[in-house]
Amino acid sequence: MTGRDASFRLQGSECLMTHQIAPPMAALVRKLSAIFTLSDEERQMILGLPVMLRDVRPGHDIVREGDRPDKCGLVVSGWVCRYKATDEGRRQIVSLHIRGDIPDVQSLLLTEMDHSLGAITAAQIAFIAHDRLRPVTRSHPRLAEALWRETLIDASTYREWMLCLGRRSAQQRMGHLFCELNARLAAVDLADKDEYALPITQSVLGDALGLSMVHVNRSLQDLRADGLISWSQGRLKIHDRERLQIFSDFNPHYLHQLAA
Amino acid sequence: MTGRDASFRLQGSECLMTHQIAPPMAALVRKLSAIFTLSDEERQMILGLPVMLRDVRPGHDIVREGDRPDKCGLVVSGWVCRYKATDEGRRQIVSLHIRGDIPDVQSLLLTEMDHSLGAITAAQIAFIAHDRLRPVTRSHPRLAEALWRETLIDASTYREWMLCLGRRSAQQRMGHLFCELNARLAAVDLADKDEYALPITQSVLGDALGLSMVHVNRSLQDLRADGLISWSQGRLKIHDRERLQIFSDFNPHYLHQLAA
DNA sequence: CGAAGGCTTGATAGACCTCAAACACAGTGG
DNA sequence: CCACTGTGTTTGAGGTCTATCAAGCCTTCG
Repeated sequence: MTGRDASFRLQGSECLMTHQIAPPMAALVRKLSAIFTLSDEERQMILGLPVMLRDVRPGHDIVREGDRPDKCGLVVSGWVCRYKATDEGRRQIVSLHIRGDIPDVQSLLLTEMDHSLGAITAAQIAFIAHDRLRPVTRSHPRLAEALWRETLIDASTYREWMLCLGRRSAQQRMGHLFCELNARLAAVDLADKDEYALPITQSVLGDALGLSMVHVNRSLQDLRADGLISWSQGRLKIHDRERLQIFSDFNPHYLHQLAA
Repeated sequence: MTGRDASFRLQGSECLMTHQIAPPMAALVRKLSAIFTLSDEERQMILGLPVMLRDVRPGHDIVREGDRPDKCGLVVSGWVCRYKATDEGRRQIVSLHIRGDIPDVQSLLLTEMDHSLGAITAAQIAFIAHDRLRPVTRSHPRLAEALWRETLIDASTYREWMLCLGRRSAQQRMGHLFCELNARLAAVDLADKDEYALPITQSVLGDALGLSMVHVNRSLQDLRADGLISWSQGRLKIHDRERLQIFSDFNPHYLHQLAA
């Protein structure tokens, strides 16, 4: 799927529904704890929220621009992306989401979606009704703050991506993204040293980096030829993290993670 | 100043300090009211916050990447920008701020700045100490929500800019920004029909659009030649808003403004 | 075995950048 | 009053990066 290809619009959001009082919220607790100290009561408050689990098929949308959701989705497994498209059908992925992310808390405060949310791989999403979540944030300001903080970190990540899109070369953008994913996946134990599963196509990567698929392929070859990375069978390996970080001008500070 | 020029780093943040119990907060009240219904008590709460007014000279920084501010700044007058730079000194402006904006509420929740805040023109900033603001957001969840909402709208704007940077042509990006500024300035009565003061240089515009100064100049000529805009003596006129919006693929929805 | 999706390569075009110089204008000091 | 300076805008020429178009290849899967 190239930037110009509008085929991604055509797919519906078929999904399998299941109801469950689930441990998926543990991922959220874990994530929030990583940046914020939660009390036991607050922890229980979150774990007690009723959720609805849904499986979304790869390539299908979870929410679409213009929708007015009445629930927030938490990524339990799989890869999810936020994206927008121009009227000519050129797509830009603005963020990638993995286990523990709540890519649309914003729907709690902004009624209408200004972007879409799609599953890149098969994904499992835990939905929490706004009606359940809002009372919690109102009565527990610190929990609201924790979520607010999450959205601020998202915004910080946007800023860094903007710097990449506006001022860095194709190779640097790519290396930068690989570094970012490494850091974020490591934070939820999805990276093994400097190696992780990256189950996306080069075309999707192009949509995230603002590049054509062909150019992604060639830039990738540059990085491989420089011995910085390898990527095959859906696994990405960073051979020399130090060097890749310097080359890509990557500084993890914008992720606002606590020291690991 | 081109994207590659690092001279902007060299300027300190000299400023003139004045203390005042001020009406500048009225700008904030007005802004929050535009997207959120405030009760009288909440309104008073905001107006009662002690602020410190500061004049910042054009080109000087208000806060810098790495700083750990203990206060938030509200723009009272002038033009302010958020920016980041690569290690090669290429600068990317990630947002522009005008009267009523609080570009760094985030410092309330994220201790260290991941970007800098600079004055483009002479600007007046009203600072509110975190120690004063935090108790208010903790005791008045709806006020916290109003501010949270502001930050979410910022994030939405980032997403749209990312779409511009990644997938739109230089001319479209430029037209898009002119449309956005028109809408935002109009919301605070700083635009007269489709005309407004735009006191920035082409170089700054390039830093915002991810373009070189030379290319900004040429793209500008294209827009002028097409009869879409004119820009002289610091005033920008949109001659045919409808056509400019279509050309630039501008849809004000991402600004989440209430219907005017 | 054929079809489909993803990856790779080649050739060509165009968008945008860099370097360099000229121009316009306001402010300054002699 | 006029040269002079500084800042911002404009123009030209040439080069690089990235896109587009088109085709071939490889793997998976029915």
